[in-house]
Amino acid sequence: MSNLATALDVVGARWALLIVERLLDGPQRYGDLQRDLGVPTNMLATRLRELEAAGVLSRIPLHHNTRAYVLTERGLALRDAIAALARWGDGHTTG
Amino acid sequence: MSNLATALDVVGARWALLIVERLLDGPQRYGDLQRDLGVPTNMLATRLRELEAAGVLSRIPLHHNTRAYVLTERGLALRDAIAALARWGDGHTTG
DNA sequence: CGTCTTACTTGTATTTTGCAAGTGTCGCTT
DNA sequence: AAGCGACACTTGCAAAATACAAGTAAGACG
Repeated sequence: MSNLATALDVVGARWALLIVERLLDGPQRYGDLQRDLGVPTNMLATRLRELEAAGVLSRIPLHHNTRAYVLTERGLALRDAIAALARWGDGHTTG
Repeated sequence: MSNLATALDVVGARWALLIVERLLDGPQRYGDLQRDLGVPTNMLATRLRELEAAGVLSRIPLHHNTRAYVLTERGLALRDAIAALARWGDGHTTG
């Protein structure tokens, strides 16, 4: 299995990279992600669980029933890949 | 829609980036991609059609019923993004 | 003509995703 | 203490994407 395939196994699922991109701006709560991305709530819950299990992000309790999602070091390491993809997407629409 | 979302609209589907990665090594025929990637044949046909429509690759006739798939300039521009993702996948190595 | 290779298509089962509604917990108000 | 609203999910079901298996078309070769 190639390194690319390994990466896609973790962040290749739908919404995964978009969630990570959003978290690059700092910790976000569940409702924030939901509103900003327009992702279905069950998909968001599933992805957050998977990404946490993969060590990409972690939960941080805030108050009683609120918590924040924050990228781990491994999650932050996706910054370059996300930036490269976004650059490509930009050039794509412009050209 | 963010640039990342735009990019994922084109190359976010399953197998898409793996196909492009394979083509970075040079033109490949249908059977080559199928064997190397282990992708279902109907998915491969669908992806190749989509990627061609998106201007990522193009078909080049070889003989009677054989042709090669080759990346366009736009497809080649994915090299950085793919390399970044592969690097991340490598550093990940199970967690 | 029949056979082989290559590049697909078609049919159907399975998995993933999307939409709508419901659940549980806690703080706040009354 | 009872009711209400906000938040973070879960659950049920429909739609879409994907996987698996088999079939089709077209040309070279004998």
